[in-house]
Amino acid sequence: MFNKIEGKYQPSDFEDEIYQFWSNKNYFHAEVDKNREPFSIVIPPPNVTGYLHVGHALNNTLQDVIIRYKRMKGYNATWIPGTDHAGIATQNVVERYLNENNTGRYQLGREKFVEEVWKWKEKYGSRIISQLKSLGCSCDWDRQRFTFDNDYCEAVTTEFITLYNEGLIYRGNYMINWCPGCRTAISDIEVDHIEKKGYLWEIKYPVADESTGLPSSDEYIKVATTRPETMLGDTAVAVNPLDKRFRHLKGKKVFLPLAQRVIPVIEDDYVDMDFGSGAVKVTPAHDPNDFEMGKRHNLEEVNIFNDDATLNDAAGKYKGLDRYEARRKVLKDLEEMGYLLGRREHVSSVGQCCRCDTVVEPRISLQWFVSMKKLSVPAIEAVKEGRVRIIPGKWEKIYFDWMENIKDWCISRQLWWGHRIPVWYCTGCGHMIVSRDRPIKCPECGCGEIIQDPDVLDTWFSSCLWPFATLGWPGETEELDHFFPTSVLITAHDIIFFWVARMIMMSLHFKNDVPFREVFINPLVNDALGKKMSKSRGNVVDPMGIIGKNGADVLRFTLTSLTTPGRNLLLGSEKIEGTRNFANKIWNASRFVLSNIPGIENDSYMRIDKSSLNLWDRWILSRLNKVIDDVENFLSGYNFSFACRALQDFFWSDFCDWYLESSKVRLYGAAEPGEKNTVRAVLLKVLDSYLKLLHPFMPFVTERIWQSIPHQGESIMMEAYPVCDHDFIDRKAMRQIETIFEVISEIRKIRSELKINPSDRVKACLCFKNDDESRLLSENEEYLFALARVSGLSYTEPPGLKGYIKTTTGKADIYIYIMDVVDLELEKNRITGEMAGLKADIKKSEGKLANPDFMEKAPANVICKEKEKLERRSNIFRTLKEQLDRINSIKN
RNA sequence: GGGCGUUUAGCUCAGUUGGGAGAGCACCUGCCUUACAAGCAGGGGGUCGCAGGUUCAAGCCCUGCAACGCCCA
Repeated sequence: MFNKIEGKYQPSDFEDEIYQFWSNKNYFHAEVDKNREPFSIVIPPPNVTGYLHVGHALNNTLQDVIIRYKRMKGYNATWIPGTDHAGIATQNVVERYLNENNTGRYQLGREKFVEEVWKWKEKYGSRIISQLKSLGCSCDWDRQRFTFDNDYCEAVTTEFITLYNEGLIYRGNYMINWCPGCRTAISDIEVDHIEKKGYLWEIKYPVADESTGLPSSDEYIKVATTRPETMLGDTAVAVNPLDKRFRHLKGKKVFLPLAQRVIPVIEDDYVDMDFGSGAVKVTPAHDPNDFEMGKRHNLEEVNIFNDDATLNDAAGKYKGLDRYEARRKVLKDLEEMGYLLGRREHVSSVGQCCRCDTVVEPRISLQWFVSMKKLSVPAIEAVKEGRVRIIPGKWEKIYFDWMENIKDWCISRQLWWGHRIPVWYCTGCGHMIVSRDRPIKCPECGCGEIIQDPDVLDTWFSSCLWPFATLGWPGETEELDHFFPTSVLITAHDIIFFWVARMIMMSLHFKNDVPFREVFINPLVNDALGKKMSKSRGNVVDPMGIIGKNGADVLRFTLTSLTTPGRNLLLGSEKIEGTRNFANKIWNASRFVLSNIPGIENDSYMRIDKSSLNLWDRWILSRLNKVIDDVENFLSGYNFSFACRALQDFFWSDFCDWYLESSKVRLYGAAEPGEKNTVRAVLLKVLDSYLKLLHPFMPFVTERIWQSIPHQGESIMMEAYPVCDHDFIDRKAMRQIETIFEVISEIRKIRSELKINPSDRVKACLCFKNDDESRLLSENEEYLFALARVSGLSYTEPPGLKGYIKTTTGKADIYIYIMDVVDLELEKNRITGEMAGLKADIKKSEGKLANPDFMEKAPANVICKEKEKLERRSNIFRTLKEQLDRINSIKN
């Protein structure tokens, strides 16, 4: 597909083309194959009309990393994509659009409105899908599903009817959360509680004269409330039965101002004697607690609100006012009539709709509910027994908390866009029929006029079937057989209750098995300051913008490397920049390797002849295999940031800074042709393995480069993932290279501190106490010439030491000839500074070793280490001291 | 009000079972050394939130406190 790689890393030049290539080859698709081990993921379906935000980018990158990794490991891997019809969200979007065009859903009517939504879906439904493709997602597009596909609707109907027949769905008048903005009921978890400053008003409710029902002269109860307008729906005043202050009012009635009604004083434990005045108004139709109290005391429920939170007929002269206008008017009237006793500032928690932020109105209405207790028990068990593992484990606790206190689920929504409830009513006799299809006539009275329940189902009621409905349920398909339960679900913590928990419950109920074996909870993406991204804050990072500027690989690797087990992930431009530099590094290092491999047509160079490897080769191959092992371990634990770190450190530090630099000595020097070929083979081998190792994280650039190096397969994504070959892990080589690095680093450090010009070569002398190490360095001296810019190395102490600076790594004393080059004062300062640090450490070690308790109780290896540490430091200290003395003697 | 989490370098965060405080970015110094200045080499910088306790030994375990954050009511 590609030949040479260009001089500059320019991801936009090749990313789209590569995705097309994969797609045309159908690499993403997995057929059912009973002979192969399956691995499956279902995508958390994004809203069908949504667009890619950075949270999607993270979530889908992680899924792609895993699915590509498993695919390369040989699993029959499928990643099932799709979209959600997203009831309220989509309806709101379309409605806003209609409103902007001077129409609206009520003007259009239900049927026309739904048509409009479908049009919208046709227009925007593929947007997020193509964005996922830009991100590089290797979804099995042949298996793409939409929660409003015909088959999927069948599944939802089956779900409803089955649960209904099992007695787990019921209909009834209960207190629900009503969103006046969306004009529908919403479930408890769709309500966000926000602390808001407001007032607590004290209102005088006069005690009613028992015979006339009119307010008595001066006796009253002081009632405290944050919502005075709801007094129009009050049907009692409640006090605590233990409250002595109100004992005399037992059985009496009070006069409700403004409404001109008389309501009873009741006694209920619920009332907090210390809150407000100790007496509360009771509004059973508009407060969940009052509703419960109303049930206990058999109170009347007076609903004073319309759907849009304006006041209705029951509110008398306040009819038609919005709830907040009504509040002002009520307060004004109360004040004028002398019923308002006072107000004070008060912070209370107000429920808001999680979609439109409108303050929700608790309200009694006729809705459908799922009874959750029974469904939750096996779902709790499944996680307790580890049949579903939630990672990181701390989220399990959150899951259990919610599941153990689960409330019934209100599933009906007063929307037009959604799965219609499969329930029918006879207009003749009112008989209710639960049925998949429209009944021809009423089985009770034979009447043919039948209407369907107008409500639709909560979106989550359909998406909780996702892991099995996408595979064909309620049919019994071979896909279900092969790919279900799915292997892992990757999602964010904000939908553990909405989605994850409900999938587990429904899957256990309908499939008698878990929906997925593992759940990985990815962090939420915040901006660089740790703030939640939101349009109103203006801090939204657009992933498509990043892809356009830096390429998908860079966005992917950045997000993946920031995926720690924490709750949040902070994304700033400097993080992107860091990865871009890394991608550039890979690109340039690859160019270096390629430019040093003349005319290679096949991969024969990659066959490593072990006997011809030198120390550096053995070392880099050890490191390679070690990093292969690390990545394997990190990925299996979903330790994404560690995997990225291991990948980046290996390439940048080990491969580029050390191996690649060392290879120049052999490639450009007087080495034998055979040795040059060995270096080339190792360079290629390491690059080839590394590209494969990195491919799941940065699929495009790895494919692009891989296509340019000698290879046999068609695509890197279909290659086998590297496996750690323990035979290549050579501990001795690692130790020896470490010794060489120490010497080089020490020389570089001294050079830098003494301000020796980088281009100047310096004469040096190395003295090891140990002959083996001395030999090791002499065998590798050409690398020291190149990497530390020394010349004329010798291995015995220079006679007289005149003109030499002495330093040490602890193992080796190093003499550097600096006659006339250096400022001795600088060197003196360096040495004294270093000695001070060493002295403190030495004292600490000596203290430990002199402590009989330590010597007696600490394990032997700890004591041994401590002794070694002390010895090494003492050596260095001694050398520095000698050097300091000499400098002083020169000066004097 | 209940529960959970966080607190480590200027910033963002690692730190597995207790035993030498780490990385990236930022900063400082010197370098265009024939893959890469989107780079190379080197360097400075931390009472590990506070106060106690357990231990020969605490960033890590225990108790209390404080600040911030999240979830639930």
